[in-house]
Amino acid sequence: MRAKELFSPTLREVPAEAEVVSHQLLLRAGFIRRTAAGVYTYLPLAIRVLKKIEQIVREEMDHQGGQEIMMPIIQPAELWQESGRWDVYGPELFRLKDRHDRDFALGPTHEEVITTLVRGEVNSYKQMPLLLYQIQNKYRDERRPRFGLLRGREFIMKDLYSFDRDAAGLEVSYRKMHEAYTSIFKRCGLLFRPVEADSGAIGGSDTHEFMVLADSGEAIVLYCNNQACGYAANNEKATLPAEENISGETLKPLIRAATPGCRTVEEVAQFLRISPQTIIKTILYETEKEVVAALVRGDREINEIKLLNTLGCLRLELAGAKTVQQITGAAVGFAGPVGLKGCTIVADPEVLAMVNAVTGSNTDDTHCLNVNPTRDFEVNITKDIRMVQAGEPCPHCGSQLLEAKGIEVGQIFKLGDKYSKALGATYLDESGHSLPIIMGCYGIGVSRTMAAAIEQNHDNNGIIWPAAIAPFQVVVIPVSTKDEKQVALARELYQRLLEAGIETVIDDRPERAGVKFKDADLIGYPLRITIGSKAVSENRVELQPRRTGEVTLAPTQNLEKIVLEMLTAL
RNA sequence: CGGGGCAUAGCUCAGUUUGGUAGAGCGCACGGUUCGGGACCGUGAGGUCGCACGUUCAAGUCGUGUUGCCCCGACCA
Repeated sequence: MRAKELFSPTLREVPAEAEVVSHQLLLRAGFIRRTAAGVYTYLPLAIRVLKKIEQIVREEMDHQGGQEIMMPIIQPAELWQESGRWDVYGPELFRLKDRHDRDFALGPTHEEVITTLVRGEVNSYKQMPLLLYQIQNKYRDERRPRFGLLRGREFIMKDLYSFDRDAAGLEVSYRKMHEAYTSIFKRCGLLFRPVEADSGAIGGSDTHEFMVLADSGEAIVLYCNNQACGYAANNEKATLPAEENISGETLKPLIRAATPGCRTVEEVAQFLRISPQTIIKTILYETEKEVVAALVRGDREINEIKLLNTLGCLRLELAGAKTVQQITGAAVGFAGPVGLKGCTIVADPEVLAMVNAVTGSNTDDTHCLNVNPTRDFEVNITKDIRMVQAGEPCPHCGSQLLEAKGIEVGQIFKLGDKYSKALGATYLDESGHSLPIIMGCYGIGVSRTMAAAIEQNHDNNGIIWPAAIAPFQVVVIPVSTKDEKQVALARELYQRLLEAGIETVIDDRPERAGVKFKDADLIGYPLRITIGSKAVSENRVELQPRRTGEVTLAPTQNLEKIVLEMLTAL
């Protein structure tokens, strides 16, 4: 490709709309342009990267027995009504009407369509396992699209659905996908980690997320320090070993103490000169059916996902000041479990092990001292409801947990019979019994993977593409386009590299060298070949990998071979 | 959906406080000098100041409304 003809408008300045580095660099390097909030046009360089990623995905899906199909983006409302998700999915579902006033949705995911397809075509255990996938645009009217391609309203996703006769079959399919995903992200040159996760609204039992590790990631991953153990989980999901240490302290009688104006754990701890660890934090929540008081140790954070799962409710919000006043009889900041009525009390197991603790007293400006669970208050539910923090013990082996930030680029779910039951997808087994098909679903955010790769691979000058997904492998830069010898040599080498099957750009623009170098760094070609005057006289060119920036000189004979070797090493 | 901010040339922004005939840098076009890390000089093109209504002799500037975009929180590939 000649840079002169390549449509990749680069920007010198950072566009005001971009906050995160992948968004900034995709705009600056001429990969994307915004069309609407969370909706982007992919320019030629982006398309090349996306196709590379898609190709890797296809190969790994096919390798595991997946078969590619293409389902419609436009889906009739009846399917969603049948599964019950037309009402449940909420405003995130893009809805539209046709000219006959019939309801449709733009597909945010395809369980409905594929399950309907399969229920009509798969009737026997002999037709399974079946793995079907597609790569196409998905539509989700996000509450807040942001971070460029990391969270768009239109994005490219690979979604595969597995159909098996039983849980054992699903287990096999699930493991295949786990393996495929591992290969995919490895081949893309990304540093990633599969972690245990919460299944959220999609439902199902087991689920893993694949996290690309990057400081800008929104998700927090906890992983075991002990490599042999290998435990890793999203912090929403991470669990703890059962609490065992009960303090030998003797129980003291409960008393009340004035704590004027101390609403937060920090304020109370400071005022009473105690450690936050001796305080029981009481937070009130409202669900669609009840008010809940959640108790955790003062230095802990409540994990609202765990709490939501524990309660089995659909909606969970912090209680408003009014509700708090009504339930506790005190202002926000003085709630405590002692004598608390009119709400369900959920406690983290750690709380039950506390002795002579401090809590709010449900009276303004007063706290209770020497509170002891069981003796002073009853708990309705005891369940792990707190965030696990780095430094705490691994639930599997007890070693220390470490923390990293990650971008979720893929997730695999065991769906079980949730959709096959709702949509009536059954098969007959050997004995003629009708059973629901057991399903799994497996997604990869392709466009997000591209952005995540940049989040993980960039420097102050621009993108550093892993060679496997780079839009081009090599850029050939004649330093001066006025020097005909340089240009001639550059063209010759460019041709030879093309013939060797290496994706190469020749920067033949009549620009100064500095401009070309800056653009080469910005776009992130893995390897740069610079052809200056010395190259012409000595027949040696400069090779400079983008990542290291180390310049090596190479003779022009056999350049293809040297380049190929360097690229494999990248 | 709640909270905050922004909207002026292709891009980044000034001008709004105190209403008075539209600005800079970059980019673009042309000419010249340059030429190994975003050169310099000159000339030029380019804007119904997001949109609507209002106040006023006069609105980019003040008021009301509206739309779009961005950021922070609860959801997701």
